[in-house]
Amino acid sequence: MSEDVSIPISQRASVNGASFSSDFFKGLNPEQADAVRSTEGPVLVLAGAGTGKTRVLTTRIAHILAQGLAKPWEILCVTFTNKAAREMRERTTRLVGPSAEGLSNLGTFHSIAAQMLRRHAELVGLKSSFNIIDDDDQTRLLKQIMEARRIDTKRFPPKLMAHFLDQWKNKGLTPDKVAKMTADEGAQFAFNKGPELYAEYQERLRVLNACDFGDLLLHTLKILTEHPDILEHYHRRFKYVLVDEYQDTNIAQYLWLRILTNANRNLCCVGDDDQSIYGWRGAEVDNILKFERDYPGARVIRLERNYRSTQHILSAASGLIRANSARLGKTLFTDQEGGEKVRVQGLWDGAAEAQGVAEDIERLKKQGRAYSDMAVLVRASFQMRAFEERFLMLQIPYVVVGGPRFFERAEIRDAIAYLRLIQSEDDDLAFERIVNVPKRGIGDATVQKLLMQARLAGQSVMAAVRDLVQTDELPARAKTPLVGFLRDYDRWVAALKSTAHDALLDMVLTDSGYYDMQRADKTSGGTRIDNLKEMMNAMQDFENLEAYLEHVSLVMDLERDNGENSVRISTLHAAKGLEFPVVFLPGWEEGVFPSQRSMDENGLKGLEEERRLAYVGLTRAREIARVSFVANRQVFGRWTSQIPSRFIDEMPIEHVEATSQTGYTQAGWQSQESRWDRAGYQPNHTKSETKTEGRFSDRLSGVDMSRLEKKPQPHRQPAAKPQPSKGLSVGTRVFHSKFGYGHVVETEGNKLVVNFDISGEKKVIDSFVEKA
DNA sequence: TTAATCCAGATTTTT
DNA sequence: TCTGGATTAA
Repeated sequence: MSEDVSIPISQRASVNGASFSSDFFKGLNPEQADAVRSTEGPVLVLAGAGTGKTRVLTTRIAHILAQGLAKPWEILCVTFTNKAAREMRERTTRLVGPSAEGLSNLGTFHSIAAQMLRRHAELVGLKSSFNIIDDDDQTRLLKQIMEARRIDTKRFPPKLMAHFLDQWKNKGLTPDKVAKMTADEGAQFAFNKGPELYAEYQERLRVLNACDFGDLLLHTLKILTEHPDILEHYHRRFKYVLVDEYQDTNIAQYLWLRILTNANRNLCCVGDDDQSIYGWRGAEVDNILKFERDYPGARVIRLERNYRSTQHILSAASGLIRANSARLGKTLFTDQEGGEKVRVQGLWDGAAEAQGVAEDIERLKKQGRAYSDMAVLVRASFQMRAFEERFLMLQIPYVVVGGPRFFERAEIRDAIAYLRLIQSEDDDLAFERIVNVPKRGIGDATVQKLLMQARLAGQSVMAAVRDLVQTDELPARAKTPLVGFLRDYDRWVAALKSTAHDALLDMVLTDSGYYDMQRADKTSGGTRIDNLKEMMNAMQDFENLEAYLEHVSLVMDLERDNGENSVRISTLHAAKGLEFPVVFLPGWEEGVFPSQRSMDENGLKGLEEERRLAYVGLTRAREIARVSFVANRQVFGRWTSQIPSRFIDEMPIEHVEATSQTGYTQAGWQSQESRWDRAGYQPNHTKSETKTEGRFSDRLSGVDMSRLEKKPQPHRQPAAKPQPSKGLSVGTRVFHSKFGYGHVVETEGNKLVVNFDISGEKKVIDSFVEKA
């Protein structure tokens, strides 16, 4: 989110000097200053890409503090990600010094809601020690509920139900409200059992003393609605409310903000409708579009001066986004004249594309650019593979953003489940995860019996186990290991008081035989144990177990790979808020980007969101943006003909420089037309339109489409020119990727076998072998 | 309880 | 084409 120019030293010097507040305004343009200064009443700041959004927010906080308008804890400032929150805190600290530490209400929607909910948990039937479950637990819980009701989980996948559940929660709908929506697709789930399942799910969560992410908001919303005294308290407390990335709020978040800002309307929302790319996750662009209606008398301030990109890049992006209908409209401008035009290149296939990008990278590197100045941004993660392989071959260091995350690793989740169970005995989901990990001879059948018993008795599974062990209802084969498990468990709980929590985990893992199990497993190569050690290290930073668990459930972003000097390969979504001098945007083909599925499922709305994604991609670039597409692409192992994305045509030609090595085939064109037909869309350019003056597609390959022969061409790349893999001999260490460090174990012609130390995975790379 | 086999599904992802 | 989840057999 380093969206703007760094703060001049003169301002940093003005730390904690309330009387120097005017210094904050130095270097701000008039609109930015206006946005900072308008502290009375509701304000919407429409901040285009690269216009200094974060700077406005942080300066605004600094200004409020410096003017003595509020104490640090009287400012509510919400973001979406922990990263954004962290950055906001850091940058505010730079402006106002240590007093920024007191900003206790600066955080993500979820962390702030969790804070509030812990304080009033009993009002919604929870204990304040409640656990926060993730979507894996959510799905498993749903599955249990459905199986207990004898719903065919094959016909009605719990995953799908979980999806509906999320959608309802995003919209702030409670089970009773859903029950009335008979037309709703989710409500009709499994023969209209949607609402029932929802209700039972909520009830089960209450019994488990747990809640999911959506509940954090919904429960607080409920408390605020039903308890005017509490609401009153927060109204008095939050004198100023600031919201980052307002275009990404969903309805629940909207309602939550609404109620919190009702009486006190010093609300400042910052966002950009053109960068709303999370619609599929419940974000409502409408929230930002109707802000003025929601808050009558609101001021709308547009930030249109872009400090990031050159003229050509900005104009290409603006031209593109102009094709969208649902937008408030902004015209970005910059002082940075000229620069390189956006280059669009057509290539034969994915391998050629990766090769082209890699060559460009090496060329730019020779011209003195750092690898970390460059990024490859793709639509979907499967597109990353080709680049990884190529980069590996040429020894270009790279980092993949969004690989398997630390907390999603099985061993970490197991350890957390143990801790959760120790923290709260009611946590059946944690119990289920670890009763038989490592294997204790407690099989599925036994677990099912326990769950059933617990449900019948209306108690938690641990309680049920305690009871059952006293009786003779269980066969000795199941009973003995359970008794052993209980004994261990009780010892751990007792140890919780006397032992540091990281040492406790070590004890748990030793006693339970988890370490032994991992050591016995040769495939992991000891890295799992390293991960666990790493986790214990991290635990030391927390007061107690409870604090740590809160952290992991909400702040799952430990251990980010920080590729110091590496090219970044990332999805477009994950690149939001970042910027790079050089950006490569491969895979701009109809059906890939814009994604066919997105258009099929959401029609025009989906297409417009894809277009915003393209806009986000282009505007990440400071100096160089290079778009590419291919004529042939392998999708799910099948070769398909592609045609360039309509987005390519939508960039104004005068800001684009087109080159093509191969052009594209008539076959591709045709197959795309029929694809459009089937989906009921009108392509932006039809055959007759191809002749339109200045259209990119004309210049592209210099081929008259109508004269190309009809029969499909074989999708073979003319001649693969083998390149020697430079200096990659057996034993060479290859840098970090999402697979971790690795060593070359075998080279043979074009084939390269790499053994990755961290995952234990062996990967064969043969990017030069021709694919028929 | 574990290993072998079959089969649908295969964007984006934070909390 | 590849993969993980579920079913089936041993």
